[in-house]
Amino acid sequence: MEFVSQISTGKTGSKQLPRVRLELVDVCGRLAQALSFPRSVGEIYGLLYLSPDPMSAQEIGDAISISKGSVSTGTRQLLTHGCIRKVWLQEERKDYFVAVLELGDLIRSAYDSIFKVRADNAERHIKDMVETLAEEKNNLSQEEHAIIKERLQRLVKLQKRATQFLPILERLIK
Amino acid sequence: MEFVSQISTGKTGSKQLPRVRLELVDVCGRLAQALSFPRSVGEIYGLLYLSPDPMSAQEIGDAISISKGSVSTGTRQLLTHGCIRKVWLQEERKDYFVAVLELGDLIRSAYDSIFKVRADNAERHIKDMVETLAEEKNNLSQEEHAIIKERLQRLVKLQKRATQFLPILERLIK
DNA sequence: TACTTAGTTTAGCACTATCTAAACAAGATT
DNA sequence: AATCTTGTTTAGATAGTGCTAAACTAAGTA
Repeated sequence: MEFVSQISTGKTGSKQLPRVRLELVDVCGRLAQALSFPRSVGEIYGLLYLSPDPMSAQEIGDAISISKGSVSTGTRQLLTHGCIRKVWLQEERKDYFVAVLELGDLIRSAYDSIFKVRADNAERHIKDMVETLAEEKNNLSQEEHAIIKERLQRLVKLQKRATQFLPILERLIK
Repeated sequence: MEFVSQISTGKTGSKQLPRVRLELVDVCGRLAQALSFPRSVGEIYGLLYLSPDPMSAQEIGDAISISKGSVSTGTRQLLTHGCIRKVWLQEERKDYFVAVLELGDLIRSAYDSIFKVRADNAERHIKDMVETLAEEKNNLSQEEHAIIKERLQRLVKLQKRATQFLPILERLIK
């Protein structure tokens, strides 16, 4: 195995990262934590986002000082979320990774799989509670029933408003 | 201390909660966890939201089976976030709590203290990176500089779009 | 076949967070 | 003053998570 690969992939080799890149690694790490993902996952994405060349697992681990195992699980997560892609370089056995730069797409699918699902769930839950209330109407005093009914109505209204503005949000991000 | 208070506060006493209320306790508990708050905090809010009467710490703990300590810290959190209020009942020494029903207000203030702050942070971070890049332009190869610059531009654009639609969001929730 | 390289999985450790139970503090009541 | 009641704070148990190092798998190379 000669160093042909190094030449063909540029010189990402073992050089120290420029400060901009370290900054983005850090920012993405924090962001990930804020969104309750592992910090290392965010860091990997931040690293790849500003990388001129695809990076191997080895290089990733070296660059941000995380273990082989963390790189492996981290990249897998990012792959399944569509945040990065694998690329194969000519005459190389290793996997190389690049960041998916179209963050708009990512946000869009995150929207579908999080906000929308959550909104649907909320709607279902509220419906369930309204039903339950109806079922046990006889077990409750008239006042209690009235109070609970009124408060569930508030939730329904809130829920309706949320559903109203979801389409607007959609138009904005699609 | 006789049971006058019981009469004046209705009969929330030690009765079993109706199913609707248990359902909301559960839903709010899960929701809290999803938003990375302690489950018990969500449960307390859910419990109070459908309570016909103010509830004491004791009653809260009994109703959802959490310890005195958890009730104490949980209610404190909810109070500081403005999600519940203390009320004083005539001739009672205990604290009683009621839920703040105006969720719209809560959402509004959460928006200010989370989304807005986060958007501002993002803007600052990106600016910083652009500056850093300019500073170290000489240390970078021309291609690398160009690539990083282009990718930072993408972030700037994304950030601009986000800032554009924040006002729209604001109009929707205010 | 033995050896190297790349990548995944596992075991263990450190750290955090939530909860409970118990100690504690502050008032009110007897 | 002594005791009760209410509420806060602390100490400790438990669970969950993310990370590393090492064991393991698989596939290419000598």
